[in-house]
Amino acid sequence: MSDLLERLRERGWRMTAQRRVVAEVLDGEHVHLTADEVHARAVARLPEISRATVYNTLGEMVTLGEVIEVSTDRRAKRYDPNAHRPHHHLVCAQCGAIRDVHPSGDPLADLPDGERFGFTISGVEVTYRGTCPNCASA
Amino acid sequence: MSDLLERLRERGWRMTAQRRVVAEVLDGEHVHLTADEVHARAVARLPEISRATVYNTLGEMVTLGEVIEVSTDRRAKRYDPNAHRPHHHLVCAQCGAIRDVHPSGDPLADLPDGERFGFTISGVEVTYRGTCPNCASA
DNA sequence: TCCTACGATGGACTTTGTCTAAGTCAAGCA
DNA sequence: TGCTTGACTTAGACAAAGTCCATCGTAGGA
Repeated sequence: MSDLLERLRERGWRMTAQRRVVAEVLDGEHVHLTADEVHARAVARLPEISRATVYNTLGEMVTLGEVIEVSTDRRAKRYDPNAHRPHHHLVCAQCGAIRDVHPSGDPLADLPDGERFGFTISGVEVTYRGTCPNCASA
Repeated sequence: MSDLLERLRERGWRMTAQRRVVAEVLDGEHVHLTADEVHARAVARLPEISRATVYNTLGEMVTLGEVIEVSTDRRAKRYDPNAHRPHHHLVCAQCGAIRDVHPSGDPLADLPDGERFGFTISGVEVTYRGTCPNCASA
């Protein structure tokens, strides 16, 4: 069930209870949790896990490319375990809900050379903003 | 010279020395300053201006749509006085430099209805990431 | 000129994240 | 199975960015 754990183990990660719990939390719910939310859920399973460990572990998973960091608002970063299919995000301006979306088209191709200012471009993020059905009806 | 000040006055803004200074700082340099950088430059002209006032004033200008808030990284928000021509941003992953860019194509049109999840979409931000010529040669 | 409501102040507070020194433990090895 | 070792974890201090609030000051109308 836990593909994430499998992949991490294959990369020679030292497996500890803390890391297992963090990976399971992320893998279990396919929503975009903040570091604090991950910590809260991890504490429920392993009460003595510390905030620093959650931050460290999330950071390592991001470095390994297994998890994507998303900062859609000015608040906390969110962590997206869906690092395998490229996608962008749709954010509700009211409640902050995030959905993964897969637009057609390639934004990279839309940036003419004359607008690149000599940069070597390595990636692009697209964030759609709007109001979700829940907030719209409220 | 200060279009920004003009527009704010027309909207019935009560004009104070502090607000004038903040508007002038933003209007004067067409770069993307952080709130702290705005504060530092404002202090140079009006030594007793407080951080809270700078935050308040920037927030009001954002609300009025005269200035755009940009959070390209996990650090401080940046303020972009170029709110009149729609544009996106190109960010250097090393030094954090930001350039305004104008891609062709319309990302909104690239999001099929089936990927909108009932959201009412109000806008889209595109952030290109890469390495600027300076950092590449270093 | 005087009044008054709107704006400014500064300092405490909150949130999010990082760092560090000391303790703990997973995993290889005998 | 029992050492050893260095990677991992911990708690708490610290830092950066931003918000809040009670109080004071002042822009602009009467």
